[in-house]
This record gives sequence, C-alpha cells and structure tokens, in this order.
Amino acid sequence: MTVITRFAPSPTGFLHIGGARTALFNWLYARHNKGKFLLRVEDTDRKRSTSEAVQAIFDGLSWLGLEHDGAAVMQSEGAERHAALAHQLLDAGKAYHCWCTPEELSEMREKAKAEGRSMRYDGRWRERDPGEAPKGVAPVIRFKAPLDGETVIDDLVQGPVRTANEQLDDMILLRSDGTPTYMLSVVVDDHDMQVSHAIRGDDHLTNAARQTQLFLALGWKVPRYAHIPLIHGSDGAKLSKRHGALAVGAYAEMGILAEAMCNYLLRLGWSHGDDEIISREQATEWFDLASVGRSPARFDMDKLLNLNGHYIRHAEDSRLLADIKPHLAKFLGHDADPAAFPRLKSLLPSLKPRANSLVELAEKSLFLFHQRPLAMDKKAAKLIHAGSQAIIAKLLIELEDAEPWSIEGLEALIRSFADSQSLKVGMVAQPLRAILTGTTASPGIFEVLFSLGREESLNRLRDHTGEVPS
RNA sequence: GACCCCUUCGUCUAGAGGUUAGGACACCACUCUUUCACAGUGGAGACACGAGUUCAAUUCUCGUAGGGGUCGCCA
Repeated sequence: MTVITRFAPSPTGFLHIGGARTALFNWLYARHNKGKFLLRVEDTDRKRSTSEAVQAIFDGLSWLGLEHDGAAVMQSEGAERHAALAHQLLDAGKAYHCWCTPEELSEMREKAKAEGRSMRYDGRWRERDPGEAPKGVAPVIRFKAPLDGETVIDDLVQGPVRTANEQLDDMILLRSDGTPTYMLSVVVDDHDMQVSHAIRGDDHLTNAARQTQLFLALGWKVPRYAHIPLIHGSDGAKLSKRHGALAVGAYAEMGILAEAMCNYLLRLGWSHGDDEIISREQATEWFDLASVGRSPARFDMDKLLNLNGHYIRHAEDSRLLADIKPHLAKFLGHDADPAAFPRLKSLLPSLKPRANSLVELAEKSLFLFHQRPLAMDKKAAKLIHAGSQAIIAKLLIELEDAEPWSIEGLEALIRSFADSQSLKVGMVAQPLRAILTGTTASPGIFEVLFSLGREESLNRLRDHTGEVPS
C-alpha cells in the first residue's frame, strides 16, 4: 500500500507553527515511505476563507521547502459531490432532515449546560415525522449516528482511543443552504484522494471518531489516524500571538532560516535518541510516527535561535550574503551600498559565529556600511581619551605603510607595535575597535581592519586623530 | 459540566522493571582570548502525588491533583 498523507489547512488565518509542524510531519512521513504528500485547502466556509490566507499557506509551505505532490485541492470545488453523498445517505436512511433553528439549538445547549448535561444535539428530529416540519424553515441534513456501542480509533500516536457512541451526536452533514460541512467534506475528500494516513493536530481527536462513523456508513475504508499533540506557548497556555502563533513568514522576518525552523519543529514532539541537529535528509530517513510524543510541547524561542545560530554558522557565505540584504536595508533605511559588500563578504566568516539570526548578522555588519564619520556608542566613546589618541596616532603612521595588508600581516604589525610601546595588545585593539566599528564588540580587530581595507581604515582613524583625510 | 488526551531537570527530550536517570537549550564557573562570540571543560537542576502488583518501580495498574483538547448550520 502506498502511503498518501495530506496537509489540510483552513485558509481562515495564516500558516502558524502548529500548522507548519503538522505539514512537516505529513511531508516527512510521506517521503520516508516513498509515498505522496497532498495539499488540500479546506475552504468549505466560504465566508471566512480569504485568498490572502490561501496564498500565505502556499508561501509558508514553500519557504519551509515542503512541496506537495500534484495540484492543491480546493475543498469547495467538491461541494456538489459532497452534497450528493449527503443525499445518498438520506435516501439510504442513514441521515435525516432536521428543522431546528439555530436559536432552538443554542437554547438546547444552554439548557443542557445549566442542567449539567453534555451539550449535544438531542436527536429530536431523528424519528420525527417530516410532516411536522415547521413552515419557512430550511432543514439541514444530519447524520444518523449509531446510538450504542463504541467507536475505536487505533491512533498511530495516541494508541487505541475508545469513544462510547452515545457521546457522539448527530452531526450536520449539509447546511440549510445546501452546502456541505467540514465533517462531511473531509471524509469524502480523504476517501477520494485515497489518503492512507491523516496526521493532524490533537484537537481533531474527537472528530476522528465521528469521521470514522461516517466512513463506515459510506462503506469506505477508514484511513489511519495520527493525532499529534498541540504546541503550547512558553507559559503553557494555548499558543497566542504573543508567543508563537505567528505566521511562519514572521519568523523569516526575524531572520530565522527555514532549515532551522524545520529542525526545531521536528524536535518538538519527535525524537531520535539524543540527536538534535538533524538535516532534512536524515529526518526523512529516520522519521516515524512511533517516536512522536504524546504530550504537548512548549514553544521555546531560545532554542530555536540557538539552532538557527548553528545553521547560520554552517551556511554558505553566498547564500547568507543574499539573505541578509533585506535585513540590512531595514536597519539602514535604504539598500546597502553595493560598494561596501566586498567588506561584508570578507568579514562574513568572522561574523557568522556571532549571530543567531539574520537580523543579528545584519546588525553586527552595519558598521561596515556606515558612512564616515562614525557615531560611537557610549562604551566605545569611553575608550577614546588623550592616552589612546596618542597610541592611535602613532599606530596610524605604521599602518600607512603596512605591507602586506592581510590579516596575518596586520596582526604581526600590531603585535610588534604594542610590544615596542610596552603595551598589551588589548590597549591598542580596544581603541582601534571603538574607532573602526563604533562599538566595543566586534570580530577580531585584524579581520576588521582587513575587511575595511587600508583606505577606509585609515580614514576612520584619521577622523579621530584630527588629521584631514586626503 | 460531560467526554477524551497528557504529566522525567525552568524548557525540548532519551531511557529502562534493577542506570551514578543520559543529551540539548537556558543558567553559573573555568579554559581559549584584543572585545564580543564560537569552541572546549566542569557545575547546579527532573521521574507530580497516593495506593497496588513485584524480591525490586520513575518504568506496569488504579486513583488524586494539575495541564490540555472537544462539545458550532467553524475547520
């Protein structure tokens, strides 16, 4: 049997990390089993679905690198078939009309709640004569669910989950306007798309029982279910905008690399011994549902950032150079000067271990792009005084004829200069750093000098020794 | 409220009927060092509680507590 999984988001919002992880798991499971990963947009609720959200889902998936097989299915396009099946069930006596108004139903729920009973539909039209139907009320079609016995789902993550059928009420299949509900549509589409494994959030666990009943009533094979625990916020509560229920695009804006995001999401709920850094290839080879945990996990930005730092350190320079541009522009307020890019290119190896995100990488690269004279932050300014000015002035003269202008050459020159002045290297390097970068923290000073180049370095130094640049 | 699911360091997790309960992030210290990082070494830090089964339970069973989910003409 070929494995067919699907990711079935509803386009009523953006693709957040919970959905992203669900998509990842489905993708991985399909790829691991050399099966297919399908995408279905559950836009049954036309009122709340937006094309922007559909686009955001596509964009999010493509950023994560989770390409689906075949064309994406828009669930609303199957509405006619879904409705036809509802009528088929009606004809077969497995469904019935219900003339309850929304008001009547909410009254029913209120009453049940007040009396401490469960708030299910009480099946009042199940056996009632349609002749008693009120005039002017369009009926819905409800599923005639079994009244006794139990429905068992052998969940691939949760294990066997038994639900007494009396806990499940007669769900609506077709709305009064004749459109199918989600409950009907998923079942029909999962069947039509030959989905073999439905991997989705825990919040669908109770739905699985109802859907199983529907599959059975239709005489179809029930797919295997795998309900993965939800991701919670850092405070243990449901994910909110405050801590992670952001569109995956927001993470891209925060300078998170897609592979770091995937690695992080993968380890949230799934494990392979003590492995932490797991490549896409490795994940595809190792992924299984048996190793998916059953308890909800909290979202931890620190760990994501740490992982991101690892991927940045190991990323190709050329790729980083391209990815960093928008972030640089954001800081600068305009596009970064292309003429200064060679500086960034040469300093990148030293910058990489110092950043956990592209934003941080851009921020730490900023001094390479700043126009002279550079502004200094407070700590840096403190390093500049008469004593250090004198040291820099002397060093400046040596730097003018430094040969070669290479990292090694500069290191040798500065070390012997410090030696000749009976100074510790730090006494020279720190003021130098303050002047060259405007800050007290930067990559090694020899690298900085080298990347800036002789001319720019000397000019920045002259800005501080009072000498007019030539 | 009813039903369902969950519970190992602060967080993500490994683990097995007998282990010094392992790793990662975060935290602290040290090493490296021109600053900041990276890297390395070390440290502190957990089996929710109560019964039961067993020679032995953190691991199996049942309760309790806590957390989460579902109960829409939403998906």
